[in-house]
Amino acid sequence: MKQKEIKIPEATIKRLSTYINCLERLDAEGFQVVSSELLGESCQVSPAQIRKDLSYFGEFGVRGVGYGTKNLAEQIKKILGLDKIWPTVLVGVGHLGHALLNFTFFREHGYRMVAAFDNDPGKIGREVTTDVIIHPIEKLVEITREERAAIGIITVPASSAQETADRLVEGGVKGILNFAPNKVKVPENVTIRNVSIVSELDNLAYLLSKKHGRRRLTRKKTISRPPKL
Amino acid sequence: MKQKEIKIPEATIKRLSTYINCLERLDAEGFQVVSSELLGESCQVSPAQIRKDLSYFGEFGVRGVGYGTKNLAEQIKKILGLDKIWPTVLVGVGHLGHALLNFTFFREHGYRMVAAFDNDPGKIGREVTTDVIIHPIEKLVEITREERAAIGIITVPASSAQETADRLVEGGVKGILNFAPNKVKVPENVTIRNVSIVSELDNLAYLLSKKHGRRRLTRKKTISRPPKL
DNA sequence: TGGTGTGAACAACTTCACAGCG
DNA sequence: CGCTGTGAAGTTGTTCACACCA
Repeated sequence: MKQKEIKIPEATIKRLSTYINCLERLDAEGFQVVSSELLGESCQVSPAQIRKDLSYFGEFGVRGVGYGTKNLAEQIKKILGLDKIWPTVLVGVGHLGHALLNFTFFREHGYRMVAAFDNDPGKIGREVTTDVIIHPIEKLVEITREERAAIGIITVPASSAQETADRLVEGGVKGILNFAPNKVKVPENVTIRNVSIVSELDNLAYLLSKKHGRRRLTRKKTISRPPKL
Repeated sequence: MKQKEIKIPEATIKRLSTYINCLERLDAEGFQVVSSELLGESCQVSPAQIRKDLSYFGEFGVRGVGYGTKNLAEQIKKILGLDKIWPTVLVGVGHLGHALLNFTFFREHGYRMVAAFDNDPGKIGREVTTDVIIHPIEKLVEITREERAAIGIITVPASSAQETADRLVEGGVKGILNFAPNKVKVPENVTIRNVSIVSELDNLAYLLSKKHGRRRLTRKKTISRPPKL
């Protein structure tokens, strides 16, 4: 095991989250013990990668045997901070916002939605789930602060994403998950993660157009003429 | 400019998509020409990174001047294959599915939703947008094939994600965007992209619990005891 | 002059291969 | 013996710094 402040690859953190998922499935299928090989098979990561990822945080397995399925899931949750509950608010109760509010996964995995906000008067006051009520946008800062929300989720249209982020920061959140397609800026001490659905699709489009060979984009010598401005 | 089959970083492709976005915003703000510096500022990528990314595909700028805003956006779209229209189907019209179907961005960016599917009889036949009608799941393979859909979007619950993927493949799609939290397996010739919303949140949780220093996970010497199995 | 395009240095991440241990 | 844990090697991606050219 390493101690010290070794930098942990961002990619490792991303994978840890998927390991939890796979471990829970394997556990449900009756595996009390899993090898890095089996786990790797199940979540499409190489066994070596899994062992390396885990090694950043400690020794969780037994040599010659494998990992205790339940135990490993538990340990990873601890690593990610999912043993604590993260009070979370959501801004913008359109379809996407609604989808996220109803997402039971959150509740099971350490996040508690404590409030939702929207600027449509028709939605205000409605109860989305037992403990989430839609408040007017004007109360965002106040309620976010009151509830000590640590995380804010932005599901508003692109045009108001930045303003929403500013208010969330004012309300004291420490992290923001932004689903609006344009990136927003936040102060140093706030962590932001942008989820760009369009980017993912564009990625697919690129891979497809490359594979199913439409024209070759990089032709031999013809330099794509620099534009006359 | 490089020709040849040089491997292009996956990360580059991800960024290209965001460049389009920023270019469109800058264009709307009146910049007819942008430097890599300005564009980088706008989408939070280093200027060098932008130039390198573009250099994989050709020469799009004018030295001493910059890039033509509109032209560059156009060129990148071509690179990503967004100059073609991608017929797309969506399976699972819950809140998330609904959100995606209404997402006007798609239409503007090269994707055409040609059909949606759900297994809830109450939803069948409803018209979501002008050209999307909800069909029963049983018709998935048939309609997907008829419409020659190239892309399938999975927004069903985790439990039926794999089955849905199988049918999409049977229907002939070449790429799948999966929003279910568990990864699905597809044949070699089909491209899959998993969007894990929970992973993104977990990422935030990790960064927050590290920064706002709850207990240090990697203590000095104490080895986290390997589990007795 | 000023900003692009790019090889070369650097940094991050992954894979390999094997030592170590139950 | 088998599977973990891990340095070291290899690969992939990013930054630097400067030649080049409108």
